Amino acid sequence: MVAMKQARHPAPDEINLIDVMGALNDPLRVGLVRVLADGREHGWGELRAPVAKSTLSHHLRVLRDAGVTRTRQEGTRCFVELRRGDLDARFPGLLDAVLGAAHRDGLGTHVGLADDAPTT
Amino acid sequence: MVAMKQARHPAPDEINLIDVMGALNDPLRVGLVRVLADGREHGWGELRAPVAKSTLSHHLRVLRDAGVTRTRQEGTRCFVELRRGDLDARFPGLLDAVLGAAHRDGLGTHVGLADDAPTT
DNA sequence: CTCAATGTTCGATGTTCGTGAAACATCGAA
DNA sequence: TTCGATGTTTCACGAACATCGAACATTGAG
Repeated sequence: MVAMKQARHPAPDEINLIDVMGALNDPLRVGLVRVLADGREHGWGELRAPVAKSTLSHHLRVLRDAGVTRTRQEGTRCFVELRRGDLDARFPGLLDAVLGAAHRDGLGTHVGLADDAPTT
Repeated sequence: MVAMKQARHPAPDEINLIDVMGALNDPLRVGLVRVLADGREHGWGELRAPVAKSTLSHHLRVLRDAGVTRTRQEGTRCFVELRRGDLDARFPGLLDAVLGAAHRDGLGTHVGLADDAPTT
């Protein structure tokens, strides 16, 4: 389905540290965050990761539930984006620290976008 | 024992993000980090947490293995301190973000120091 | 040497997590 | 309505984790 039973997005002030740490405690999810770090919204189907789609769905849900990402549903497909504003407001510097470290360590490089991803 | 079989402290450049995120993905460990955030060295026995000592030992090991803390052994007792410098060097802003968020959310408040902790 | 103190390690137990296959639900098109 | 596309949920499983009590190892004191 594209409709989720309980696609809860925590309110900005409901985002808690432990959940975020838990969400980022996985190379694949850090990779997803890196991909989304361009600030743009990306189609679910554009995301490329070496796991089954059910697993990808699971990871995206963890990120969503933790308040790291926001998922919007449009018709039969979904678009994901990083909640950078909310995260920066609640944990100033955290996201930058994570992205910086991930970049320097080449963490989550196995996650990417489809070739036909909107580059513009 | 007070002597550990393999008390490995990762070198500054061996500290990796996932391990640190994993180490901080637990209220009790965040609490320990908060207590150690004063920059001073604290005696193992001064640490107060609502868990069995074997559990506390386990958590301190996770923090140590991740490179978050450093444990020094002196005679029959141990002293723990936060590796703030190494962490700040490797993940600028991360520790501050975590400490700030933990403080604002009252996270890890069930961890503390003994009453006779060296306040000076 | 013998003891007490101090942490660590070792099972054991129950929980959470990452994973994939398969079934399912929803939407848009034919 | 019937189909195909798109994600989600369920189920099952092994691995990792948090927790505790008990046994253990090391050190310093008597």
